[in-house]
Amino acid sequence: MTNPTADLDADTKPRRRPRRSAEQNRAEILKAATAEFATHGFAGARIDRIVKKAGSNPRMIYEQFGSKSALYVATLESALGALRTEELTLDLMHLDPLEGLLKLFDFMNGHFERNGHLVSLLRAENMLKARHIRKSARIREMSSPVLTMTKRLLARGVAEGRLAADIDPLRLYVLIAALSQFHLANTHTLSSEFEADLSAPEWRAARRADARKMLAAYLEKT
Amino acid sequence: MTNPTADLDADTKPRRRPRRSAEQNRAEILKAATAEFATHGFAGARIDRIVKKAGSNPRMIYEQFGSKSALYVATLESALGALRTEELTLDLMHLDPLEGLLKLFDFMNGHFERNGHLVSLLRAENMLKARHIRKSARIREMSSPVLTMTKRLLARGVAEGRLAADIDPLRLYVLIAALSQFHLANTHTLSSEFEADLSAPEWRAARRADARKMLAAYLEKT
Amino acid sequence: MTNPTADLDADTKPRRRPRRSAEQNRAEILKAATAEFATHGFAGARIDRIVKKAGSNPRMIYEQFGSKSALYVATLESALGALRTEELTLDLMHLDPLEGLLKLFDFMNGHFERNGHLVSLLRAENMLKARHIRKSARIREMSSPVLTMTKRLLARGVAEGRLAADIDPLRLYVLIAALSQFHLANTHTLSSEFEADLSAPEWRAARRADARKMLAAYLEKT
Amino acid sequence: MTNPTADLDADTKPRRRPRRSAEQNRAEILKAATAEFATHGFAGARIDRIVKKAGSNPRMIYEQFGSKSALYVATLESALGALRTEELTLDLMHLDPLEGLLKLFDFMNGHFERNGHLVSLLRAENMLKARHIRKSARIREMSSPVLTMTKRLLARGVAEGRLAADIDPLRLYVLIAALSQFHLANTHTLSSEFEADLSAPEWRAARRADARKMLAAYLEKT
DNA sequence: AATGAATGAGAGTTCATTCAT
DNA sequence: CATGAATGAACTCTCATTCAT
Repeated sequence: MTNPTADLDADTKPRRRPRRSAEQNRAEILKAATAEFATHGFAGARIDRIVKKAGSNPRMIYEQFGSKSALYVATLESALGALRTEELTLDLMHLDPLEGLLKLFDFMNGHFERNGHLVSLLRAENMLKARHIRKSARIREMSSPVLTMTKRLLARGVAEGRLAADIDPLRLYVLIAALSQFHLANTHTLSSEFEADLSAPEWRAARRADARKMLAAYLEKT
Repeated sequence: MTNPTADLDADTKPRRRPRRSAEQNRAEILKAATAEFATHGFAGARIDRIVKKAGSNPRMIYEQFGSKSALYVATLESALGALRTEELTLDLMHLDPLEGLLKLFDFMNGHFERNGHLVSLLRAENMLKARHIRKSARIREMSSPVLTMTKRLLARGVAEGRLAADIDPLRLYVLIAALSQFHLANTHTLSSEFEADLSAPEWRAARRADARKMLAAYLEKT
Repeated sequence: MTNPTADLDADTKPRRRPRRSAEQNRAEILKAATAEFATHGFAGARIDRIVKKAGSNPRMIYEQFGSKSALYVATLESALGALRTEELTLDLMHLDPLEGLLKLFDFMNGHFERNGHLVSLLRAENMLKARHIRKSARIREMSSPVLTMTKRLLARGVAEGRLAADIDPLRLYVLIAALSQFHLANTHTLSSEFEADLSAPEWRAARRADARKMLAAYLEKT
Repeated sequence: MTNPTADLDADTKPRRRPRRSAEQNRAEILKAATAEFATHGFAGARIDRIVKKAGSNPRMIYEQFGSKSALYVATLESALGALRTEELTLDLMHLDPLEGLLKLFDFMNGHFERNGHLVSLLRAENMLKARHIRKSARIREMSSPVLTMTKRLLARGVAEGRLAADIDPLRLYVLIAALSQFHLANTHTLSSEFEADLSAPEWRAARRADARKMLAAYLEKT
């Protein structure tokens, strides 16, 4: 007998499930949907699987979000919102410019490694030509503070004569993003091609160190 | 016989298109499928659209390829095969090691910029956890010669005392790939986020020059 | 005073609407449901819309009526009940037979023109093969007094030699009903077909006069 | 040879169903849909039932018609088209005006009695406020020739001094339609209310005779 | 007494795939 | 060899109804 107190327990009646608040339900659905869209993309995602994973039912999704598309946008908003929130806690401006930019890389690399679903959602969104990101007012409002940080650190570094001049902030940002994300977005094909496990922590750590060196070598005035 | 002149007048029935060879049909379907899978991913791709674009009919696809999955694999094989074929024409070994590695970057960057559908197919395949690449014998056989090239150039450069030691060839390859592909795979989200057109030729040229500098700075012994 | 504390703490909990009696609630729901069933029929009617229109909530409907079907039957009972009630106030027996039958037509025509939802509910009920009317004890009990009135007026008119003999009361009743209702039940298709507005008061008045003439011509002994 | 009896009994293999032409299929679907929409109205009609009745499958409906709405419109177009086609074969103009108008009534009464589904479709369409009839170009183009016939017969009858003057053709048409259709559209509620079978052929014949008399009495100059 | 979130069966519609011609 | 009509399972979304508060 696995649970001898079952008889005493008030839950002998088969209740469908304990009632949760609308908020809780919304959160559960969003979580399940994030995993589903990250794993299968928009077209491959299945409402039924989300429902099951969230312990909810199809009607609730449509009550709370309105449509599969809207739910997908909500996962994007949520994942990008979390990134923006963390970005705002970065305190790089008091640092040495080179150190600041390397910390920025560390942050981005770390955030994406910790949040694989964000990488996957961005992949899915690029497959859809960023259609939804472009339409979401909430996402457009949450513009990243990182480009500005990059700009300021670069300017200070150049002014202090310690960083190479003529580096465009946006292009630098894209290079940093490339060094932070590419290996994550392409883990599977690369691991397969080279018969190595690129998701292993050691591999990632070594690669991060290399990328950091590459970035430093580029930035430092020579 | 209802129509005794049928033999004399073969075209009374309106045929929509001139009869093509099986080879031609296969090629048309593959081309249409490549575009479709690149644009919509595996789950989002529609057999009907491929049929229409190829001017063919559903039965032909199943005759020639067997299933949607098999057709998808064929597009991957075809696009990766073209890459491998071009790679084999690379003649880097007679070059100076640094120059050779930079040429390798130029090649990769160029190939991916010219073959956007390959970038998209790799994105789709990563979404599917490289399931098909791993299963395709043909793809596993076509292993890239590039890692070996990288290894040799690196070794020679180190031996000649001109390149930094302690650089792992595979990790270097992944860094080069990152600098070659990331901006292409993420054009849409980046363009949207920064309200810039990252697909513009000028933007791409400037970014490539930056990436090249970054790579050179990293490789050169300091 | 029903609630001595009402003055002290009437509104701590934010109630959206003043509390209504069960009776009031029932009446509001019935009104909203009548409109909904008349507009959309049984299958097309939506509980949610009724709830919203009535300013109530779904549970109340099931508390008060039991089911969508039962609510639908209640609207039928209510609308037919109103008709029967008005019929009982008709005082035709002291009139000249022809005049009495014309007054009966006037009444029916008027009642249906004033109560469009009754016409619509009868349409909906015929679509359902009168399934509910047949099952409702209340409706079967409220048998119309009109057929009896028709019978008596006809009999007197024939006896007095002023109305045509051999007119069957039920068939006469159906003819009168046709002249009273058809143009209302078919306003939309007829208006569309003939590009005229058959719901305009003038059109209705002219048609009523014609129908009255037709009825009189038929009834009068020739 | 795997099956030596194949030649003798071609149907031993469980074939899903003999292949029909697209035309035939379309016709089967339309027939089944007409019955379904007539019986249940638009909202109450079920695609699955139509599919089953037509021995077809859901995809075919959407291939051939596009949507439930479009299929519904097609049934309306078909049923009204049949009416218009029969109307065009009416040859009333050589008749005596009164006789012509009575023949017109006979035709309408007969057509509706023979085509109960048309009555039901018109009922369904009025429930939807003639939304679809108004939008269908095909239906608007098939305007009825009957109003013109009515107009001409009336005019001739008045000119010859044999029919009552001051009768509006459109209103006359609506009265004739009422006498032709009302008892059919309301058979169920009337039968239930009066505990009589208004669908019995004898009842219908008697009623038709009455309606004819009523019409004649109205038209004849007195 | 009153609420509205939650339910899951079932709606219309689309899909990859196959069959008869 | 080539066609495209036919298939039915599975998809997204909606509904009348009930439960926990």
